[in-house]
Amino acid sequence: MSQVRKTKSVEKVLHLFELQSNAISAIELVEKLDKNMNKTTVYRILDRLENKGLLHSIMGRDGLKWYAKCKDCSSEKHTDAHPHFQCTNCGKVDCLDIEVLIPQVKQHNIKSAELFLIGECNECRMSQADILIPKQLKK
Amino acid sequence: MSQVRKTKSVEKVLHLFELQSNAISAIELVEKLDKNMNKTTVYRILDRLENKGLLHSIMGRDGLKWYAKCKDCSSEKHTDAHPHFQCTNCGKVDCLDIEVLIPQVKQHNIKSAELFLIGECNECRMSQADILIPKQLKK
DNA sequence: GTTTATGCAAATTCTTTGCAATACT
DNA sequence: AGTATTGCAAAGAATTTGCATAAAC
Repeated sequence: MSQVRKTKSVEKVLHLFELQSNAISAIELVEKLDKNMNKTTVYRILDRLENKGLLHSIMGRDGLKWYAKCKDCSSEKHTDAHPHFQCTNCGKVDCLDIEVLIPQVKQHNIKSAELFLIGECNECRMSQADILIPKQLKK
Repeated sequence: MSQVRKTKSVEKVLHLFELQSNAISAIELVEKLDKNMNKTTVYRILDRLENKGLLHSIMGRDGLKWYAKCKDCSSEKHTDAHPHFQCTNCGKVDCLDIEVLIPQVKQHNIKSAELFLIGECNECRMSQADILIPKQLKK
Protein backbone atom coordinates (compact mmCIF):
# COMPACT_ATOMS: atom_id res chain seq x y z
CA MET A 1 0.00 0.00 0.00
CA SER A 2 1.21 3.45 -0.87
CA GLN A 3 2.75 5.73 1.70
CA VAL A 4 2.08 9.35 2.51
CA ARG A 5 4.80 11.18 0.63
CA LYS A 6 6.78 13.61 2.69
CA THR A 7 6.22 16.62 0.48
CA LYS A 8 6.80 20.16 1.67
CA SER A 9 3.06 20.70 1.93
CA VAL A 10 2.53 17.60 4.03
CA GLU A 11 5.40 18.60 6.31
CA LYS A 12 3.92 22.03 6.82
CA VAL A 13 0.52 20.64 7.71
CA LEU A 14 1.94 18.06 10.08
CA HIS A 15 4.06 20.73 11.68
CA LEU A 16 1.00 22.80 12.53
CA PHE A 17 -0.56 19.80 14.22
CA GLU A 18 2.62 19.33 16.25
CA LEU A 19 2.46 22.91 17.46
CA GLN A 20 -0.97 22.69 18.97
CA SER A 21 -3.00 19.97 20.60
CA ASN A 22 -6.37 21.48 19.70
CA ALA A 23 -8.24 20.22 16.71
CA ILE A 24 -8.03 22.34 13.57
CA SER A 25 -10.63 22.75 10.86
CA ALA A 26 -9.75 22.73 7.20
CA ILE A 27 -10.67 26.40 6.92
CA GLU A 28 -8.55 27.39 9.86
CA LEU A 29 -5.68 25.45 8.36
CA VAL A 30 -6.05 27.19 5.02
CA GLU A 31 -5.92 30.53 6.83
CA LYS A 32 -2.91 29.59 8.91
CA LEU A 33 -1.04 28.52 5.80
CA ASP A 34 -2.15 31.76 4.23
CA LYS A 35 -1.50 31.76 0.52
CA ASN A 36 1.35 29.30 0.76
CA MET A 37 -0.83 26.41 -0.11
CA ASN A 38 -3.86 25.88 -2.27
CA LYS A 39 -7.01 25.03 -0.36
CA THR A 40 -7.65 21.99 -2.52
CA THR A 41 -4.29 20.66 -1.46
CA VAL A 42 -5.09 21.23 2.19
CA TYR A 43 -8.34 19.30 1.91
CA ARG A 44 -6.58 16.47 0.11
CA ILE A 45 -3.77 16.27 2.61
CA LEU A 46 -6.16 16.17 5.55
CA ASP A 47 -8.06 13.41 3.85
CA ARG A 48 -4.93 11.42 3.19
CA LEU A 49 -3.58 11.85 6.70
CA GLU A 50 -6.87 10.73 8.16
CA ASN A 51 -6.96 7.64 5.98
CA LYS A 52 -3.43 6.77 7.00
CA GLY A 53 -4.33 7.10 10.65
CA LEU A 54 -2.16 10.12 11.41
CA LEU A 55 -5.16 12.36 12.03
CA HIS A 56 -8.70 11.77 13.19
CA SER A 57 -11.68 13.99 12.59
CA ILE A 58 -14.88 14.99 14.33
CA MET A 59 -17.85 16.92 13.07
CA GLY A 60 -18.46 20.03 15.09
CA ARG A 61 -21.94 21.33 15.78
CA ASP A 62 -20.86 24.13 13.46
CA GLY A 63 -20.89 21.66 10.56
CA LEU A 64 -17.14 21.86 10.16
CA LYS A 65 -14.85 18.86 10.19
CA TRP A 66 -12.20 19.25 12.86
CA TYR A 67 -8.92 17.35 12.65
CA ALA A 68 -6.47 16.42 15.37
CA LYS A 69 -3.46 14.18 15.46
CA CYS A 70 -3.86 10.60 16.55
CA LYS A 71 -1.73 9.12 19.27
CA ASP A 72 -1.85 5.42 18.59
CA CYS A 73 -3.64 4.95 15.31
CA SER A 74 -2.74 3.48 11.96
CA SER A 75 -4.50 3.05 8.65
CA GLU A 76 -5.70 -0.32 9.95
CA LYS A 77 -7.02 0.76 13.29
CA HIS A 78 -8.32 3.99 14.75
CA THR A 79 -7.96 3.56 18.48
CA ASP A 80 -8.61 7.17 19.34
CA ALA A 81 -12.00 7.03 20.98
CA HIS A 82 -11.49 9.93 23.33
CA PRO A 83 -14.18 12.56 23.79
CA HIS A 84 -14.03 16.02 22.26
CA PHE A 85 -15.09 19.39 23.46
CA GLN A 86 -16.29 22.42 21.57
CA CYS A 87 -16.62 25.90 22.96
CA THR A 88 -19.90 27.59 22.15
CA ASN A 89 -18.18 30.95 22.31
CA CYS A 90 -14.94 30.72 20.34
CA GLY A 91 -15.69 27.46 18.55
CA LYS A 92 -12.44 25.79 19.45
CA VAL A 93 -12.32 21.99 19.57
CA ASP A 94 -10.29 20.10 22.16
CA CYS A 95 -9.34 16.44 22.54
CA LEU A 96 -9.99 15.20 26.07
CA ASP A 97 -7.97 12.54 27.82
CA ILE A 98 -10.80 10.55 29.30
CA GLU A 99 -11.76 6.94 28.86
CA VAL A 100 -15.08 6.43 27.15
CA LEU A 101 -17.08 3.27 27.28
CA ILE A 102 -18.87 2.33 24.09
CA PRO A 103 -22.40 1.32 25.03
CA GLN A 104 -23.96 -1.52 23.09
CA VAL A 105 -27.59 -1.46 22.07
CA LYS A 106 -29.77 -4.33 20.98
CA GLN A 107 -31.22 -2.73 17.86
CA HIS A 108 -27.97 -1.95 16.03
CA ASN A 109 -24.44 -3.14 15.53
CA ILE A 110 -22.33 -0.42 17.12
CA LYS A 111 -18.81 -0.06 15.79
CA SER A 112 -17.63 3.17 17.31
CA ALA A 113 -18.78 6.03 19.47
CA GLU A 114 -18.16 9.71 19.76
CA LEU A 115 -18.74 11.67 22.89
CA PHE A 116 -19.03 15.35 22.23
CA LEU A 117 -19.05 17.81 25.10
CA ILE A 118 -20.34 21.32 24.60
CA GLY A 119 -19.78 24.32 26.80
CA GLU A 120 -17.53 27.26 27.42
CA CYS A 121 -13.78 26.89 27.47
CA ASN A 122 -11.74 28.30 30.31
CA GLU A 123 -10.16 31.03 28.23
CA CYS A 124 -13.54 32.37 27.18
CA ARG A 125 -14.92 32.09 30.68
CA MET A 126 -11.95 33.90 32.16
CA SER A 127 -11.80 36.69 29.66
CA GLN A 128 -13.55 39.71 31.04
CA ALA A 129 -14.01 40.88 27.49
CA ASP A 130 -17.23 38.96 27.21
CA ILE A 131 -18.66 40.75 30.17
CA LEU A 132 -17.53 44.22 29.23
CA ILE A 133 -18.22 43.91 25.53
CA PRO A 134 -21.40 42.09 24.57
CA LYS A 135 -20.82 39.51 21.87
CA GLN A 136 -22.93 41.31 19.31
CA LEU A 137 -20.65 44.31 19.45
CA LYS A 138 -17.43 42.42 19.08
CA LYS A 139 -15.85 42.47 15.63
CA MET B 1 -42.47 35.84 23.36
CA SER B 2 -43.80 34.96 19.97
CA GLN B 3 -45.29 31.60 19.24
CA VAL B 4 -44.81 29.21 16.38
CA ARG B 5 -47.70 29.96 14.10
CA LYS B 6 -49.69 26.94 13.06
CA THR B 7 -49.41 27.47 9.35
CA LYS B 8 -50.11 24.77 6.80
CA SER B 9 -46.41 24.36 6.20
CA VAL B 10 -45.60 23.97 9.87
CA GLU B 11 -48.39 21.43 10.25
CA LYS B 12 -47.06 19.39 7.35
CA VAL B 13 -43.55 19.35 8.76
CA LEU B 14 -44.72 18.42 12.25
CA HIS B 15 -46.87 15.70 10.78
CA LEU B 16 -43.88 14.08 9.13
CA PHE B 17 -42.08 14.01 12.46
CA GLU B 18 -45.09 12.36 14.04
CA LEU B 19 -45.07 9.63 11.45
CA GLN B 20 -41.53 8.47 12.09
CA SER B 21 -39.31 8.34 15.11
CA ASN B 22 -36.08 8.52 13.14
CA ALA B 23 -34.31 11.80 12.74
CA ILE B 24 -34.79 13.57 9.41
CA SER B 25 -32.36 15.84 7.62
CA ALA B 26 -33.45 19.06 5.96
CA ILE B 27 -32.74 17.62 2.55
CA GLU B 28 -34.72 14.48 3.20
CA LEU B 29 -37.57 16.64 4.40
CA VAL B 30 -37.49 18.78 1.28
CA GLU B 31 -37.64 15.61 -0.80
CA LYS B 32 -40.51 14.14 1.22
CA LEU B 33 -42.49 17.34 0.81
CA ASP B 34 -41.66 17.22 -2.84
CA LYS B 35 -42.49 20.51 -4.53
CA ASN B 36 -45.21 21.41 -2.05
CA MET B 37 -42.90 23.56 -0.06
CA ASN B 38 -39.98 25.79 -0.82
CA LYS B 39 -36.69 24.57 0.60
CA THR B 40 -36.00 27.91 2.24
CA THR B 41 -39.25 27.54 4.12
CA VAL B 42 -38.30 24.08 5.28
CA TYR B 43 -34.97 25.30 6.63
CA ARG B 44 -36.66 28.17 8.40
CA ILE B 45 -39.36 26.00 9.93
CA LEU B 46 -36.80 23.51 11.23
CA ASP B 47 -34.87 26.33 12.76
CA ARG B 48 -37.91 27.78 14.41
CA LEU B 49 -39.12 24.45 15.75
CA GLU B 50 -35.70 23.77 17.20
CA ASN B 51 -35.58 27.14 18.92
CA LYS B 52 -39.00 26.57 20.40
CA GLY B 53 -37.92 23.21 21.74
CA LEU B 54 -40.18 21.09 19.57
CA LEU B 55 -37.27 19.55 17.69
CA HIS B 56 -33.66 18.90 18.51
CA SER B 57 -30.83 18.46 16.06
CA ILE B 58 -27.59 16.55 15.80
CA MET B 59 -24.77 16.85 13.30
CA GLY B 60 -24.18 13.61 11.49
CA ARG B 61 -20.72 12.52 10.44
CA ASP B 62 -22.05 13.20 6.96
CA GLY B 63 -22.07 16.91 7.76
CA LEU B 64 -25.85 17.05 7.64
CA LYS B 65 -28.00 18.36 10.44
CA TRP B 66 -30.53 15.76 11.52
CA TYR B 67 -33.71 16.75 13.32
CA ALA B 68 -35.97 14.73 15.58
CA LYS B 69 -38.85 15.62 17.80
CA CYS B 70 -38.22 16.33 21.45
CA LYS B 71 -40.13 14.59 24.16
CA ASP B 72 -39.85 16.93 27.10
CA CYS B 73 -38.21 20.08 25.85
CA SER B 74 -39.24 23.70 25.65
CA SER B 75 -37.65 26.86 24.36
CA GLU B 76 -36.20 27.33 27.84
CA LYS B 77 -34.75 23.92 28.37
CA HIS B 78 -33.55 21.14 26.11
CA THR B 79 -33.71 18.05 28.28
CA ASP B 80 -33.19 15.62 25.44
CA ALA B 81 -29.72 14.33 26.14
CA HIS B 82 -30.24 10.90 24.71
CA PRO B 83 -27.63 9.34 22.42
CA HIS B 84 -28.01 9.07 18.68
CA PHE B 85 -27.03 6.45 16.20
CA GLN B 86 -26.08 6.73 12.56
CA CYS B 87 -25.83 3.86 10.13
CA THR B 88 -22.67 3.88 8.04
CA ASN B 89 -24.53 2.12 5.27
CA CYS B 90 -27.88 3.86 4.75
CA GLY B 91 -27.07 7.00 6.74
CA LYS B 92 -30.20 6.89 8.84
CA VAL B 93 -30.14 8.57 12.25
CA ASP B 94 -31.92 7.13 15.27
CA CYS B 95 -32.67 8.48 18.74
CA LEU B 96 -31.80 5.96 21.44
CA ASP B 97 -33.61 5.61 24.72
CA ILE B 98 -30.62 5.32 26.99
CA GLU B 99 -29.56 7.44 29.90
CA VAL B 100 -26.30 9.28 29.34
CA LEU B 101 -24.19 10.74 32.07
CA ILE B 102 -22.57 14.06 31.29
CA PRO B 103 -18.96 13.84 32.40
CA GLN B 104 -17.43 16.94 33.90
CA VAL B 105 -13.88 17.95 33.15
CA LYS B 106 -11.68 20.35 35.03
CA GLN B 107 -10.51 22.42 32.07
CA HIS B 108 -13.89 23.53 30.73
CA ASN B 109 -17.42 24.37 31.77
CA ILE B 110 -19.51 21.59 30.24
CA LYS B 111 -23.11 22.46 29.52
CA SER B 112 -24.28 19.55 27.46
CA ALA B 113 -23.10 16.34 25.89
CA GLU B 114 -23.82 14.35 22.80
CA LEU B 115 -23.11 10.70 22.49
CA PHE B 116 -23.02 9.58 18.92
CA LEU B 117 -22.93 5.89 18.09
CA ILE B 118 -21.82 4.72 14.69
CA GLY B 119 -22.36 1.34 13.12
CA GLU B 120 -24.70 -0.66 10.97
CA CYS B 121 -28.43 -0.66 11.56
CA ASN B 122 -30.37 -3.87 11.77
CA GLU B 123 -32.19 -3.39 8.49
CA CYS B 124 -28.93 -2.98 6.62
CA ARG B 125 -27.32 -5.87 8.40
CA MET B 126 -30.25 -8.12 7.66
CA SER B 127 -30.66 -7.21 4.05
CA GLN B 128 -28.96 -9.78 1.90
CA ALA B 129 -28.71 -7.17 -0.81
CA ASP B 130 -25.42 -5.94 0.54
CA ILE B 131 -23.93 -9.35 0.28
CA LEU B 132 -25.25 -10.18 -3.16
CA ILE B 133 -24.79 -6.73 -4.66
CA PRO B 134 -21.60 -4.90 -3.74
CA LYS B 135 -22.25 -1.32 -2.70
CA GLN B 136 -20.37 0.16 -5.63
CA LEU B 137 -22.75 -1.47 -8.06
CA LYS B 138 -25.89 -0.33 -6.34
CA LYS B 139 -27.59 2.65 -7.93
C1' DG C 1 -53.82 46.04 11.12
C1' DT C 2 -49.61 44.31 12.87
C1' DT C 3 -46.61 40.73 13.13
C1' DT C 4 -44.83 36.51 11.48
C1' DA C 5 -44.24 33.22 7.45
C1' DT C 6 -43.52 32.16 2.76
C1' DG C 7 -41.54 31.95 -2.09
C1' DC C 8 -38.20 33.06 -5.26
C1' DA C 9 -33.77 34.11 -6.92
C1' DA C 10 -29.33 35.02 -5.77
C1' DA C 11 -25.52 34.79 -2.64
C1' DT C 12 -22.61 32.31 0.70
C1' DT C 13 -19.89 28.80 2.65
C1' DC C 14 -17.51 24.64 2.64
C1' DT C 15 -15.87 20.90 -0.10
C1' DT C 16 -14.94 18.22 -4.31
C1' DT C 17 -13.53 17.24 -9.24
C1' DG C 18 -10.97 17.26 -13.63
C1' DC C 19 -6.88 17.82 -15.67
C1' DA C 20 -2.35 19.33 -16.83
C1' DA C 21 2.02 20.34 -14.54
C1' DT C 22 5.24 19.13 -10.88
C1' DA C 23 7.59 16.72 -7.17
C1' DC C 24 8.73 12.43 -4.87
C1' DT C 25 10.94 7.77 -4.51
C1' DA D 1 10.66 6.19 -15.08
C1' DG D 2 6.58 5.75 -12.76
C1' DT D 3 3.39 7.10 -9.37
C1' DA D 4 1.63 10.28 -6.05
C1' DT D 5 0.87 15.12 -5.26
C1' DT D 6 -0.15 19.88 -6.42
C1' DG D 7 -2.48 24.16 -8.38
C1' DC D 8 -6.01 26.29 -10.68
C1' DA D 9 -10.47 27.02 -12.19
C1' DA D 10 -14.80 25.35 -12.15
C1' DA D 11 -18.50 22.55 -10.28
C1' DG D 12 -21.24 20.84 -6.40
C1' DA D 13 -23.85 20.42 -2.21
C1' DA D 14 -26.10 22.41 1.71
C1' DT D 15 -27.60 26.39 3.74
C1' DT D 16 -28.60 31.45 4.16
C1' DT D 17 -30.16 36.22 2.87
C1' DG D 18 -32.97 40.03 0.95
C1' DC D 19 -37.09 41.48 -0.29
C1' DA D 20 -41.76 41.63 -1.85
C1' DT D 21 -46.11 39.04 -1.12
C1' DA D 22 -49.28 36.34 1.68
C1' DA D 23 -51.16 34.31 5.75
C1' DA D 24 -51.90 34.18 10.82
C1' DC D 25 -53.21 36.25 15.06
